[in-house]
Amino acid sequence: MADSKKRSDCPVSCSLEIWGDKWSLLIVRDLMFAKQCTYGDFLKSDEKIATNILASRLQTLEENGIITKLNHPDSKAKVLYRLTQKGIDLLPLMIEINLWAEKYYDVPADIKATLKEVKKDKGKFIKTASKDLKKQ
Amino acid sequence: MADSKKRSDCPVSCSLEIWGDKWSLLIVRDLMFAKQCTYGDFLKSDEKIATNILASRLQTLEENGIITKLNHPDSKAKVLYRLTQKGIDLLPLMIEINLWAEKYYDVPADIKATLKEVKKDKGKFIKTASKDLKKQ
DNA sequence: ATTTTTGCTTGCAATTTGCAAGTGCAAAGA
DNA sequence: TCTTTGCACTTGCAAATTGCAAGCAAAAAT
Repeated sequence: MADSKKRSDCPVSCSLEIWGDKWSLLIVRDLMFAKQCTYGDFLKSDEKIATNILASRLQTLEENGIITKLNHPDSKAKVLYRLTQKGIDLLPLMIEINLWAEKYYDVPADIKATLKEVKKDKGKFIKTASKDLKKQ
Repeated sequence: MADSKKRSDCPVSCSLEIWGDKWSLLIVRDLMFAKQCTYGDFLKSDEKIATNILASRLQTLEENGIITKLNHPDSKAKVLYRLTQKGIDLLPLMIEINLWAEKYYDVPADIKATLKEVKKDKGKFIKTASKDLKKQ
């Protein structure tokens, strides 16, 4: 089910072939906020992704090395998803999305507060947040 | 044909509703490289977008204030597309996409050279490139 | 032992995509 | 002037993808 052939060598095009849709980056977002999520956690997000779409996106993201599955410590029935380093490296991109949207749309107060921190020292924020996502 | 209701207040979700697909950001990319493009220019890009998809994406991007049409100085038959300020403000995002892709995939030498410049002083690069896109 | 939870899969209608061909207007050529 | 070409789309239609609802097997809880 993976992409058979790429459209071009353009890095933007290659990136979009992986996560260029309305859902994939929301999964990444959830994992950046929560660090690890179950399948059910993703379903609970505000945007209400359909379960078959979620399954398909999780598979694509895993195939492309952006997320990994791991065993839940408490239960065999649960699966935990986490970002890989490649996924964590999407943090700068995620931040720029937020900053762009903040400039042109209304964003929730809590996010606005976080973005205020980001703007104080973007590099530091990314470093700290990355380290945190890497832990454990 | 515009989005009737948004999925959530999340800035990532709102952004993806506008340009979250496999094509929209390629149009933005072309305009960042070329500053202004005709309909035919977009069709000529390596990724070979279908003409009906192109028309629909141009409309959505225009409706959302990311690009504008303007008259071609030489001919009434031609239409020029350009980025608005809102579109130019996608530059940091576009750069991060490129940097992420460069880390994990092979990118063409000329783009690699540009990214080397970017990494020397990201802020300066954005400032210069933005100013240039704004001109005229 | 039975019910509930969890992580999916399946079926199907509706929407979107992708390809090819067509259209209308402007401009260039004969 | 008449015809042909170029340009910016639009249209038709098959194929793929999406979105919704229901189903399912294994594990956990009761």
